[in-house]
Amino acid sequence: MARTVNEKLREERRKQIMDAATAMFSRQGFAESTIKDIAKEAGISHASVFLYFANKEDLFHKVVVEHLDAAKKAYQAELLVEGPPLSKIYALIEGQIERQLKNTSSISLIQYVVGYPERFPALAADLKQFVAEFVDTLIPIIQEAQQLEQIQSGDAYYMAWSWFSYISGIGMCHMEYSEEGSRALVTNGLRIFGPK
Amino acid sequence: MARTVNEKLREERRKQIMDAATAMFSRQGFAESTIKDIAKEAGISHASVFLYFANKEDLFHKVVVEHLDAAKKAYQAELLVEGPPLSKIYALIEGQIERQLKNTSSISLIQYVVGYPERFPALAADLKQFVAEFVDTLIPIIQEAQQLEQIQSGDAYYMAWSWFSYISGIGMCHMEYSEEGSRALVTNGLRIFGPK
Amino acid sequence: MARTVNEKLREERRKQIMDAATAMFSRQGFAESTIKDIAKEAGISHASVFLYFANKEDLFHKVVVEHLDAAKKAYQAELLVEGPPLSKIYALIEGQIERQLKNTSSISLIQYVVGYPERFPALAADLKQFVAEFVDTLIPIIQEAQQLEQIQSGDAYYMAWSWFSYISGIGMCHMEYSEEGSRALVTNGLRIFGPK
Amino acid sequence: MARTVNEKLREERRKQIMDAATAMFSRQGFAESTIKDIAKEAGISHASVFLYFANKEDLFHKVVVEHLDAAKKAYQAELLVEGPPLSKIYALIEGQIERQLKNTSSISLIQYVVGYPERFPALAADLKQFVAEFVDTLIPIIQEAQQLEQIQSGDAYYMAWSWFSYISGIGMCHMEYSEEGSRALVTNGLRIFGPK
DNA sequence: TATGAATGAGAGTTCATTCAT
DNA sequence: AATGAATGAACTCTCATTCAT
Repeated sequence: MARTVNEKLREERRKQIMDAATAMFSRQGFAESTIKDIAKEAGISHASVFLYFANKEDLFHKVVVEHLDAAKKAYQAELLVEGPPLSKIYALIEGQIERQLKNTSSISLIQYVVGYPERFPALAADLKQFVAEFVDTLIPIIQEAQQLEQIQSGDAYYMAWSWFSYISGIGMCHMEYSEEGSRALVTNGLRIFGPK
Repeated sequence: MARTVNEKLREERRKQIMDAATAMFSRQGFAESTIKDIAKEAGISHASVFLYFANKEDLFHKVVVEHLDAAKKAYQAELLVEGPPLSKIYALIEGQIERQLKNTSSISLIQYVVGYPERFPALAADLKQFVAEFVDTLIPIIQEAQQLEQIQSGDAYYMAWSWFSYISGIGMCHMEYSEEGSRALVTNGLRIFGPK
Repeated sequence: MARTVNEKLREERRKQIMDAATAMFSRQGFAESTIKDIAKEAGISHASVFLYFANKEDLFHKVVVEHLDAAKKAYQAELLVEGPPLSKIYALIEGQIERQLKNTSSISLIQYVVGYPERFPALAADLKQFVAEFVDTLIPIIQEAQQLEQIQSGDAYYMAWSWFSYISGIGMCHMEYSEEGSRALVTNGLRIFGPK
Repeated sequence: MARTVNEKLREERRKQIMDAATAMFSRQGFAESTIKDIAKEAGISHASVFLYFANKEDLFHKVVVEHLDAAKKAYQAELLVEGPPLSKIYALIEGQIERQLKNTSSISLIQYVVGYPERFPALAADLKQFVAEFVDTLIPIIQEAQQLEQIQSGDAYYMAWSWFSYISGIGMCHMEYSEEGSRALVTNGLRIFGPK
């Protein structure tokens, strides 16, 4: 019992720190985020951070990985949609754009890894894998849609990358959210696949 | 005369520093780039950097602004192309994609400002202005093309932003350059505008 | 009754901690030994150490004092040997050398006090007293042996100190134990007294 | 010229730091000496220490090695004495005892390496080599003296070690210097070799 | 003009110690 | 009684910036 309570408390504190760190890292990047600031935001002393994470890099790592996992789960859920391949693509597009526009910290976090991969080799590898998996997931769906002549033909690999670039760029640009804007970005993004 | 020679030398040194700084900042970001490393790469002592730039932030500012100016000149040149609006758009697309794929340091530099605008308020303003100008330049061309029914109708503002997102994402993704890939990205990117 | 049991348990825990601390302190000195490591070695939580000792210095103090007491008892026992003074000296020599060679943690512990007496004034005083007592104990035996012309004449005080230096040096040098080496050190050490 | 002046200044500062560090380390050991204190004693800012030494361990290493080198030079000089082997041994004894008694920081420094060799593996190796060299230097002189029947026979290796222990112990014991004491220690120390 | 030397401020990290359970 | 959680103080080391030459 006590065990459970403690573990729960521990998990809560951990989450507090992760949340504070996510905010800090995504806004200021790794180097300009200080443990002190993160701790303050989490409402604890800076020494306590080290009770939950081995060091600053470990914390960053955990934060980024958590983020990638969430993103993966999200797009996988969207692709579970029933129906013809184009419907899946459409669901993906809507979901990812919505998330990018609303969840502002999403890409910011990853940018620092993308921009300086040598600094975070482990994370860079994780990230590479994440992207590869995403592309690999998307390719067969694209090909199916192409065979059904629902979208334009063309190299499915690059089509997936084009989409990934588009959605990454949207996340990076920090546009303000609006229903109208969101719809327009969806419409324009869908065109990358050339729906017929 | 001597004055002129000195000024020339001064300008050369400045450029050396800017180049070194550009490389450093775009690879490692602002915080993880040190004046010492930049100076070493430029072949001078680290104290000398302060003879040419007020401080580290000033140097960063100058580097980013130089970058924005070059990018502006480049896209303006592409839009000078004679012919119907779609040709201009096409020229722009080809040029920007080529540049993003080849000039890898391009976006990296700006990412650090985009990702943490409060840290560099002056630069963030410059950047906002740059994007606004780009969009404002593109909008009338899009509208013209729409009136000529060369491309899909739809809000030109968001179309411009869609394109900007796409091209930004490409820069961020650090894909390796290949003729084939480049062509595919151009084809898929063009579709954002829905050419008829 | 319960009281007695508790006291016994308490004493056991205390001993566990002292043993762990003795090992730690003698290997790594005071500053580089951490309470956490000592506690881990003793199989308890680090907070519990403070239930048995006021603080780290107190623990160190107790450990060193225990050590001095044991050493005192040991040499006193050796001097109880029956027979002429030279026999006592010989018994002492054999015993101390044996202990120094085998009980490697012996001197190590004390070195840290000897080397930095200002840091541990109370211990330094205890240690000074220990040495003084040892010397005072040895002097009359030496003088007796000198009167019996069993050993060389000469200032008994410095003779005692010479022996003490020798035995201290042996402890410090961490030679590996061997029967042969032990015997040689005994023979050579005995010569300090100049046996006839 | 300027070069020479600078180098000289640099060398002076380096020496200031080394001296301060020697004093600090020999009194308080590695762990309890702080860079801040060393810097203060050397009359500079703590950051400046790192202009001359890579880090604290490097400084410690240099200090200890310097010390070993000086000790080696000293005993080598003493063994250059002309005459029969016993004279050399006598010169060595007198010199080493004198140095141990007067140069109080001598052994203290090394104690911290001896006492915790795993902590300073490189230094421990240097130290081991130093001792091995000393012993190897002494052995043939002892053997020569034995052949001339100037001293007792017996394993020269252990005789050298016995002497080394004696002299180490003297250094460790921090006796106050007095002419009389010095002479007594020499006399008693010489007896280790059993002069005839 | 150019630079090596110098430093204060601040970073991450550790650890003895206290406290609530 | 025993412990995990928490923290303040202190440490090593870095770096942008200033200064004397």
